[in-house]
Amino acid sequence: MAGARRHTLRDIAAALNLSVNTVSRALSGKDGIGEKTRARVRAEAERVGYVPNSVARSLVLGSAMTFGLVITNPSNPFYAQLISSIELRARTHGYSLLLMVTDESEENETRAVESLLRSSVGGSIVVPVQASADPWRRLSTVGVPTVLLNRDLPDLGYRFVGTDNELGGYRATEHAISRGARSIVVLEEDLPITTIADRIAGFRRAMAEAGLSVPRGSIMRVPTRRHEQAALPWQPQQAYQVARRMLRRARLPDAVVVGNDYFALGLYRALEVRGLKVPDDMMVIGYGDHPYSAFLSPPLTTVRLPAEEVGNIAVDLLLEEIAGGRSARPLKQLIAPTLVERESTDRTTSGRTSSAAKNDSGMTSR
Amino acid sequence: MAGARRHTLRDIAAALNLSVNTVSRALSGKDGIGEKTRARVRAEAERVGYVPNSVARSLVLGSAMTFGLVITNPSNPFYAQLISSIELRARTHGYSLLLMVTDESEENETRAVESLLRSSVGGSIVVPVQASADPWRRLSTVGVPTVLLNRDLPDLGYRFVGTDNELGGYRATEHAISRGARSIVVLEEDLPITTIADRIAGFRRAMAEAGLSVPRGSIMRVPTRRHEQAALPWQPQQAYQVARRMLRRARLPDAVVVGNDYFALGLYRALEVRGLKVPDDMMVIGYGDHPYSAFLSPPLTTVRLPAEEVGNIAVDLLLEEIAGGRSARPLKQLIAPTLVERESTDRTTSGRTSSAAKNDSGMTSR
DNA sequence: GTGAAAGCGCTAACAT
DNA sequence: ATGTTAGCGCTTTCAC
Repeated sequence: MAGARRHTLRDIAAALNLSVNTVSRALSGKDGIGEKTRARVRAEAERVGYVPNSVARSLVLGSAMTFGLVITNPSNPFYAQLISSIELRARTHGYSLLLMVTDESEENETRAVESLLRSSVGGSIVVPVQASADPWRRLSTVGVPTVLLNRDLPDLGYRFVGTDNELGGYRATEHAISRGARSIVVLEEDLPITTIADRIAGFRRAMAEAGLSVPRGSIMRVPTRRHEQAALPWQPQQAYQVARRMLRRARLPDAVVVGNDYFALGLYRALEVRGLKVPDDMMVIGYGDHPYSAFLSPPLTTVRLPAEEVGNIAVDLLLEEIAGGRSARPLKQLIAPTLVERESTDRTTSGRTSSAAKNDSGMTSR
Repeated sequence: MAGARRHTLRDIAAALNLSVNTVSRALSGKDGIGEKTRARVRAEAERVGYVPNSVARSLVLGSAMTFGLVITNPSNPFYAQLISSIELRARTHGYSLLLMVTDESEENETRAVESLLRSSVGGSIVVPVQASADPWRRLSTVGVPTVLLNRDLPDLGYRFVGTDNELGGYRATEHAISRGARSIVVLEEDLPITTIADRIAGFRRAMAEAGLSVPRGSIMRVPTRRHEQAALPWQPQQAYQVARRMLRRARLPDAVVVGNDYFALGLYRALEVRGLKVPDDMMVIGYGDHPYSAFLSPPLTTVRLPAEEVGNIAVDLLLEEIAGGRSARPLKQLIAPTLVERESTDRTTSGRTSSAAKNDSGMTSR
């Protein structure tokens, strides 16, 4: 790799017999510059292939045109979509993305904050592990604008945008009830985060409103190992184990509301092994609308998450925070997810598979 | 957000009656510093919560402790895993990650290069769109060490690491043949990239070695829209359409080798609608080993990709390139994928579903 | 072992 | 409309 020294403002200034300052202002579109000089400068910059040094710029300005994006796990398709939409919108506004992965580890969060501070990011968008708010306090102390994504830490008073998981849990449950379910079980991951707690709260609200009881054992937990560099967010196999245990009960539920579509896979398998049919013997409602879910047998009713919208709003909130103006928009935003009805809760067409799936996502070395 | 000005070397120097220089060297572990002074400096730095300004450092050094990672689509689970492993290994070596998404667009590539140059990244890891090598030439011109990931551009002479897709296609096909298939069809995306071409080459080699013919129409293409900000990498629905067309043929193949597990979904659906059984009427071999695939009915035989290994090697290659030493390791590395045999190619147990799935990945607002 | 000075490439303030 | 000066925070000579 050759080392052709990069051109600087000084080079252009020298070539044109101008001062560095003039060149700088000509290029950055400031006024108080003759149109002819501006044209000359632009031409010369173009000619030599001038690339502004944003490191130098950042040093002067005290902050970089960079956003830190801190995510727990990019292999969670919801976060993958968030990364895409945030990257695009940030780029549109001239910002680059510094990506950090925490893998649900608080220690990694602390390191991430260090890194954000060192790099003088212009702002950060963070999915906190929610083990503690502490790692993130430094950001406000030092004045780094920060938006929390998908998991709030109310103590911090930061702006926040996420999915309305309480509503998601509610809608999933309400739908099952509307389809005739009376006894419903929840299958959730065993992780102390608000997204899960919210979904369960929504479940309880729906049950209460329908006058249905929630006996002990209605909330089943699938074990998770935190702090584990897991390429994959959820283990259907673990859900399978828990589901098998549930299916040994004397009285089986009419429906199971699962915390993510992956768990639905494990449940499907457990039901199949027991010779039980979805939805006739048991309805299944997923969460997340994984692209595969429309193609399962039977296609899975699930809750679709507003990934793109959440991502866009996160960037917008951050930009507003940076601009400093009190925004019209509320500081905390919950975006409603939508229920996607498919055959796993449809007892009328039971037995037949149909439904034309529209969405999708996957994995190949492409 | 308060604006407590960050402490600098100068602050520490002043507090201790030392020169900036001394403080710098004390903190950066250089020698030629008294052990007592070093201790004093460290203590003071600790006390005031000193965070080094890496922007200033980068300006002096001419390059940042940052790697650019350019990816076509983070929602492709293979790339999501790559992001995770690369981020971790880069971080281990003190590097941050600047993430850029190209969405298969050459225009975005050009912008990405601009951005990499502006930020003075220490190196970059790139999945090229493969529309042209041009955007990437500038990196070598300016001396930015670059490693190509998963898709090579041989003209550039850059280091490269990726999956051995020729071998993947070969193994998938060979497996189908070993299970009795004579007439095999390939279902691939319609994108002019080497990964796909390589898989098809592997398919042809396996067929040739077995003395089987590859008549016209054996390679079926699923249309793709490039340059489209697709949150999801593949459309099973598109594959479904193409598969339906294929199933109208007079003579059906014994097996279909698909380019990614998502297409297998569409194919499964098409077969189901036609009343055909997998594997008895037709075998299906996927590619990518998506976590869902073990849980399909029947579980999908597929090719597992060495994502973590590829990611780690990419970083290692880049570090070697930066170090400048001629490495022991070859400059171009192809990692072999492995075949995962499941029931979609197993005619002996046909009808029954079993197999304990182990892996996984998914989507929920967690 | 420590300090003084210069400079990385840029922007901002203040001339002219 | 353009030039001059200073300085962002750090590392690197080169003195002492």
